[in-house]
Amino acid sequence: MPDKKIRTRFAPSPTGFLHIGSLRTVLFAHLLAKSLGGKMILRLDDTDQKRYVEGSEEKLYDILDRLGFKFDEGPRAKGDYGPYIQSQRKEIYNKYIKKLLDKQKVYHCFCPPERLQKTREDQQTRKLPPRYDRCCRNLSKEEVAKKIAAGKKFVIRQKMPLAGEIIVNDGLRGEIKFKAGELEDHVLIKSNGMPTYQFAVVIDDHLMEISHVVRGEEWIPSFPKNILLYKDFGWEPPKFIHIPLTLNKGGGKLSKRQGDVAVEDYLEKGYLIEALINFCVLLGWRPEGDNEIFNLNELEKVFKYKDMNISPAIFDIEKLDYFNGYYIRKMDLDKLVEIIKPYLEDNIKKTSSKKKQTGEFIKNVVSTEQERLKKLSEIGDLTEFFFVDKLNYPKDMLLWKKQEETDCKKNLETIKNILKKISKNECTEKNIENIIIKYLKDNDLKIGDYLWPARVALTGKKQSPGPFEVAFVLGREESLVKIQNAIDLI
RNA sequence: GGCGCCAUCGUCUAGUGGUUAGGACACCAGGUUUUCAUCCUGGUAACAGGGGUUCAAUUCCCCUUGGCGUCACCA
Repeated sequence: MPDKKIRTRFAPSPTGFLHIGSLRTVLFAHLLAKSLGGKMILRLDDTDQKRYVEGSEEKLYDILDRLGFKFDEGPRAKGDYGPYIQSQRKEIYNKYIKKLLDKQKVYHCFCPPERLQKTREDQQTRKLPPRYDRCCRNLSKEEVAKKIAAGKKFVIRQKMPLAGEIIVNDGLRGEIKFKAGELEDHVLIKSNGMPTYQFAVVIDDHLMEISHVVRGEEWIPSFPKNILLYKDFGWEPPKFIHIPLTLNKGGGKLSKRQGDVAVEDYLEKGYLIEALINFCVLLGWRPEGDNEIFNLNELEKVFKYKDMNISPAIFDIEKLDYFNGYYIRKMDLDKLVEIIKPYLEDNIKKTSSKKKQTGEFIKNVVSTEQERLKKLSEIGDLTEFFFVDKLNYPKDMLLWKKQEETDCKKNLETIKNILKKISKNECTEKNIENIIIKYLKDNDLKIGDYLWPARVALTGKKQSPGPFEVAFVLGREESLVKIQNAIDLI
């Protein structure tokens, strides 16, 4: 049994969507907690009101829920460590900043933004690292009181050690060293009284008894500041695990411009949650055996965070497509029909046939493409031919290899006549296949000479499901019409 | 620019002080009694460079190079 309670958290900002990189962060935080028998906490980091997007919290909770992440505590799940929304914890932060004020670990800074901006620019032109010049660090108590009384705006900054080395410990990378003198006296409380992320995160993680912080690698530069805060309070910091970045194909940052970064977008395109999760977990983690197929449940059992990798990973959509196709193929047909229905709406609108609007027909249609699908959204184009009365294709497409038109026409007639003789009750896919194949074999005829034209006549496409299944789904009558259309075309 | 992180096939990665450097995706070829897809079989393809340490380095150390991150009263 673990001697300490395992608690991890996921602390997103309400930006209106879930970034694909964040998906990886929740995933690993979740797996870490579950694999160690711990709890997973959701906390909303909304200290920046400028960034607030209307209704985004609910959207965020919904998508996390849909993805299968059940939080033990959080804004919805509640818990004993609430509130779980930072903007509702202002008094808590105030209480703790007072402690630091008393300990003289922090100080009031009255420098106006314009001055900061200017010194930063100066430093940059002189090729110095842009950093606050600690102008207000040594203000006397009296001066501070006077300025506050005069109604001057201020922020509260943390006093960084002027010299020495800060050694922090990452769960994957080990020790990372920073020179204390290079750290900035960063802002803890903004002039509007709200805490900065850097302050709130430390207070909350401590108060919520987080044992493992799983976050992106982009936080490493502020890691020593966090640790210093824990020190100032005299608190034991949690274990930090910085997960590597997810890069785009060119090796750059995954951004909106390069395509989809929102998990919602992938879902909308018809990527399955199982595929997304399976793909993401392999970006930075390896199972022990050769098997790469895992669902969330299985992952919770086999995941070990020490098996995680520390080098950045490129988001390779081709492999995601592979997983997606794999999961679509494995999916129960009824379930697939249910989730793919929205993508079929446009096709259904194209037909006036009552039969083609039935669940049974739709199911048969989906069945013909299940093994070909990489994304749910492809179903529309792939199956349009099932829904239109008149197919549109060039005459030459009917010709198999170097087939003569007259032969093609003759062969289509043959297929038509065979199909005509099959009674309505016997018109199953297997029967159609057996009867036609038997005829061709008995008469020593080449399969391609007959099946290719028949298939094109039924689908109007170079690539499609086979003629037997299409004929079956379409039904005898419509199939005969379409073959006749092809004959007339030649 | 300062600081920091990272470095095995195109991509995700396994791996060890001595290996035919393994797997998956992608790609190519062949097969699975019509196309595509599926499925099966096979194939091409990698230890960034330079110094050490060592009998021996892809593996350990250092440097270089490259990639990325970060330098806000944003998270």
